[in-house]
Amino acid sequence: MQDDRSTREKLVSDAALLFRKNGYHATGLSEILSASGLPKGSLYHYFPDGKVGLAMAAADWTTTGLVRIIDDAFGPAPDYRAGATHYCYKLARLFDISAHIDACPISALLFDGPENMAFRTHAEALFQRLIDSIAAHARRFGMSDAQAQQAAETLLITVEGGWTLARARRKSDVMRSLPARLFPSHP
Amino acid sequence: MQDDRSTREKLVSDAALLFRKNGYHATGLSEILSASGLPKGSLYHYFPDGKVGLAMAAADWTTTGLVRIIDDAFGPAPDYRAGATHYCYKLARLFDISAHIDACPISALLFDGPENMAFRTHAEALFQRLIDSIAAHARRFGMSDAQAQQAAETLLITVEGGWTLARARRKSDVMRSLPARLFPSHP
DNA sequence: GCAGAAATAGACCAATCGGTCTAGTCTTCC
DNA sequence: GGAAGACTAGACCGATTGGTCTATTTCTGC
Repeated sequence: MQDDRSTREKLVSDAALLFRKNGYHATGLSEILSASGLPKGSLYHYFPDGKVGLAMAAADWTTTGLVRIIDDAFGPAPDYRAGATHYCYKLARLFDISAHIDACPISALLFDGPENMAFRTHAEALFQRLIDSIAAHARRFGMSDAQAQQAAETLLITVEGGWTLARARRKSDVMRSLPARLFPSHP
Repeated sequence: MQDDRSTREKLVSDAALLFRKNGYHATGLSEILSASGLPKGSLYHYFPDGKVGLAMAAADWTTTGLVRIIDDAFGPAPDYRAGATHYCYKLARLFDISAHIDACPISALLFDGPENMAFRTHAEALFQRLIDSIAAHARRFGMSDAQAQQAAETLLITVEGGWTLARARRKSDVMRSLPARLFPSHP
């Protein structure tokens, strides 16, 4: 336990990275275990539900990180547009340091088999958490509830689609082009 | 061979559906084989590269279908905006009849391990095929090359992100809300 | 009708999967 | 110091994976 992070936390963060890189089904327990240097006993001690429980925790952990990025982007911004722009640029940087291979953090979890309804409902809740976070900032900048909800959904949709295209092209340019698409300067 | 579709075609379309529903890694060869009622020998006769080759062909097949949907949507439309709106509505209907479980047809393929570079470059080409199809219609409606490319990318990004959110919510409403996001009526 | 290719059929394989279970170690509190 | 729980360690399991290989059947052209 000389690692500064607790055993459980290390397991979650290492698993989250692997799930993002390879997807849920393509990531074996052995891969997670060897990456974290922990035995299988520890995994099933902290996560009696096994791989499914670990994936849930990993998705939560990732979402919490995304909420922090949202807050960092919108917090110091002078208006909503600037905040959204900062958010896109921060994601572009995140995409670059992940070597252009990682999936959108949440959808990597969502793309599991449809039989696992717990996954689906959990993914829905996580997406809503992101939308709510963005919408709170939008309201802070004077938008009505309906406007804020609409704007937050649009931003999430755009970021999600942009990430997919960026991943296909293995280039973060797309992410940086999103603000211009979200806020077209009318002639 | 009493099936009207050829053996190879049946293999491809059945596999494409399963890949979309469960993802690449979660779909076993046995599942594809039992769904199509064919023996393993036939699969490896038509696709010596095995699962990878079959997935490539399935992605091609799906992309061809998407291009036809694009042409059907934009063909009879009076302008670009109407064509894009038709496209979103057609996708919403497609989403509904797939019981809200299928992934975006292409990204289901893209989300494979990063080690398989052939997958990544192929997915990139397929996305570009869709963008080019949309851009051709945009030019037909009077846009310049640069404008058309920009508009086509924006539509693809939005549709891709919208599909993801729709899938998380298991509701096609999001898809039908996309035109309003793409073409905001300025006050 | 016959030869040769195309296609079908499925037994079989090593490797890996997620998961269980028992033994042992470490920590903590009385 | 000794009992009790928390945690680590990894051997082991049945099931399933993608893939190979050999027969056998079906189709095709002469």
